[in-house]
Amino acid sequence: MLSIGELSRATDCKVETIRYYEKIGLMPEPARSAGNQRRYGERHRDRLHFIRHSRQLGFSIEAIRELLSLADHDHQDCAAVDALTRHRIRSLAALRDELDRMLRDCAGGDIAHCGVIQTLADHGRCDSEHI
Amino acid sequence: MLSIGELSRATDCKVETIRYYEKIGLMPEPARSAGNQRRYGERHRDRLHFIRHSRQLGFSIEAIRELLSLADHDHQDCAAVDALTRHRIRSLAALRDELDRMLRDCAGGDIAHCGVIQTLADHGRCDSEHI
DNA sequence: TTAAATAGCTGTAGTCACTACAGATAGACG
DNA sequence: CGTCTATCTGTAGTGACTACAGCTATTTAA
Repeated sequence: MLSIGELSRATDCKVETIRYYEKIGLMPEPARSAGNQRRYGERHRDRLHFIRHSRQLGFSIEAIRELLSLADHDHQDCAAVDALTRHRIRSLAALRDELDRMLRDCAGGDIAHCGVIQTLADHGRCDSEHI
Repeated sequence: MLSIGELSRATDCKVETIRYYEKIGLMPEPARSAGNQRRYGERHRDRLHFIRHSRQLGFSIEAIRELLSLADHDHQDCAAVDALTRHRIRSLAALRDELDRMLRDCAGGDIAHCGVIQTLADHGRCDSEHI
């Protein structure tokens, strides 16, 4: 059984954030010690890993709620997970490509000729809708 | 001279957001009509384009403040702009690659064998630090 | 020209996903 | 046993908006 601090260290997630996830119903309420402190098991740790990893990949809490409910019913097919993730990839790829293009344009040196500044200033040169 | 609504349509930025940028000092205070309504010129429109474009690329307000101050002093070199943008690209590229890898792993079908779910659940399989 | 409709004004409060803090209690260690 | 660190609850603050209330300005149609 892990205390909240141990779980925090195990998942690299702040204690306050763990309590926040519990409050919004993303993490289930754990058992309590005699003195009312939270005590977690392996399932809690796995679920929190899942949540933190998903957050680091830019999924919203609501998207994670959906992913978790899919993971809970593992007899369903993963078309929904696939759709969510592909959507996320499309956004990020567009963003990355735009930034790449900007940097390629920037030859360095005088900022008056800096492609990055030019691109940021001039919406017309942008070919994607990014995020 | 543009009203705030016209500027909003020209830059695809909500009226409230324009007033918010003014309040936090990211946009300069514009001229006012006899009846106290905001009136904008080309310079305002260009600056707002710059800001919105930068936001869409994921720069924070503070990063944009820095970019703008660099753009205002165009005799300096663009090493700082370059550094900010390269940093942003690195984050996004890592994120994109991670998601790509996850989707490649996902062969479709039963969620119990879905690579996406596996990866999200298992931090150990992740080789980048993403964002 | 005037009435109605639309746009704009200020200021405050709400959103999301945390993060920080205050003041009290629990548990570990010498 | 005392002290120190961890945890408890609840509230308030953050960034980057977004929405709303209650009022005034401007535009358009009759």
